[in-house]
Order: sequence, then C-alpha cells, then structure tokens
Amino acid sequence: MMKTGSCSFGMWKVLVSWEGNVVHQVQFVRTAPEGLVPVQFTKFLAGRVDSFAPLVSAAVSGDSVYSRIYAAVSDIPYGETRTYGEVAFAADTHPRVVGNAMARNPTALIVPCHRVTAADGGLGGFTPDLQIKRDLLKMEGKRRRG
DNA sequence: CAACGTGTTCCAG
DNA sequence: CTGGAACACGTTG
Repeated sequence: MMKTGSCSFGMWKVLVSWEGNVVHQVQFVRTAPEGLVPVQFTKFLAGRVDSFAPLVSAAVSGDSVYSRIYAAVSDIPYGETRTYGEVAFAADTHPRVVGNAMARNPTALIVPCHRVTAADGGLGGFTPDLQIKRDLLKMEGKRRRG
C-alpha cells in the first residue's frame, strides 16, 4: 500500500511517496501534506547518514535509457560530483539526455541529481530552485571528484 | 512523421 | 571569452 508524507529542508518541504522499500516520488515543494516519512529522509537531510539504504528508487527499474541514467547517477558516492557527460558515458547515451532525465527525475535525493554538475565547473540546474542544489552539496561537504 | 525543447558539450572565431 | 552547431530522446503538433 502506497504511503505519503513530508519533511522539511530549509524553507522547502520534501514530499515523499513510497511503498515498502520502493520510493516512487521525492519532490521539493513549497507546501506538502502532513505525514511521516521514512527515517532515512530526516536523517539524511540532517546530515546524519550518507545513504538511503534499504530504500530504492522506482526510477531505476526497467531497461530504458532513463533507468540506466538514474542507476548511473545513483552510483555517485556521497560528497562527490560527476558531470552530465560522465553520467552520459556511464549510461551509454548523450549528455543532453542526462539533463532531460534529471529535469524529470521523479525521486530527488534517492537519485542524487544534485551531484550532477556541468563540465565547465558550473552547477548546472535544479528544479524547482538551484539554491537547493547548492545547499545539498554544501551539506555533503562538496569536493571536486574525490 | 517532422519539429521543438532540454539541468549540455565541444569546436571555431 | 563568445557564439553556434550537434547530440539523443521524450513530447507535441
């Protein structure tokens, strides 16, 4: 049975929908319905854990290009960043597609799209607010590659 | 089926 | 450093 809840991250709310260990949706929103979320979220957002295990994103299932991209992004270690091009190479596709996939990423955080940055050292983008990406990377103690 | 839009990149000026 | 073409793929007409 599908459950829904929310928790806070700065001025934003994190809306979460999940079923068992499979997370179907994680979105940053202004306002969200009240409700508990798995402890992994509150701990992660507090910087107390670096993993969501045993939770997994529903987006990585399947064998489409997008699922390969989400899987590749999920492999990026905590605190590290990769470029759109590197993710594209890992998923055997084009950087442009990676950007498109990230923009439609249904499960933020679990699929750490905030760790995907532009090749020129820029941050790239983030929906709904780039500031969230900055805050997340800052929290993880952003270091270039390693 | 053709055209467009992307959280990009890379190669010329 | 700025400008433009190309790339793969989903969405839209």
